Amino acid sequence: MTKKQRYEHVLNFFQEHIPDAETELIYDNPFQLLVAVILSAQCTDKRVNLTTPALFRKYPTPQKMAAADFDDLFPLIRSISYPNNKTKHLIGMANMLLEKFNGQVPMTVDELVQLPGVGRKTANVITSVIDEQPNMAVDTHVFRVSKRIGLVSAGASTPLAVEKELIRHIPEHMVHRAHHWLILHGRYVCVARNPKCHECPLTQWCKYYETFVAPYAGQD
DNA sequence: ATCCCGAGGG
DNA sequence: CCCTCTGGAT
Repeated sequence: MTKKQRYEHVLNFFQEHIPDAETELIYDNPFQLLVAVILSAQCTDKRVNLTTPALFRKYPTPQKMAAADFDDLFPLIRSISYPNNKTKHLIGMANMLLEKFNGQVPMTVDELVQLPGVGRKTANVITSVIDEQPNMAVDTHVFRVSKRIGLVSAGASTPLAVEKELIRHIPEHMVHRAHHWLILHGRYVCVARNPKCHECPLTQWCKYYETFVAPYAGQD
């Protein structure tokens, strides 16, 4: 099967079977989304949404957050993973917004990744969600699923390499939805350990299934 | 026990 | 490339 056919089958399947409503981060401006995405590393969106209302109430703007005291901000995000790092990142990020970006959230990946706590994945989320740029944020799910089902070559060993391959093959207007579908599929079916291949309708096009599951079918 | 839509530093 | 950070849900 050609790579082109593989993409057609997979994207078509996602379009028909995966709903695109799910728990998502709550925000009402770019600054709030940036904060929420920084907080979301290794943490569920649900828990982030539980902490952000109080955080945004106390630090509604980059100006307020830049002036925040570590010991005042920390308790507000104490229940999230890596509260120490994230407190430093938020205050540092807000300061750089003021110093380098005129108090505005920049809207290019190259500028965003300069901010403390903002890596390529976060920058791609911000630019694709806020500005509808056709960027693909490669998190752990997208990385794993893309490789398993053969959307990218097995040799793509970094998130950046996977990102570039996906972008090359997915039509621009589908990038955002494809991102969401890959995440949902990875979260509920194509999970990291013991993927639920028995309930996956993609097995007939899946490299992982072909190599690691099908040859052992019937054995136990 | 193992996993969550990672980033920074060595 | 590796390691560390680090809480909550299941």
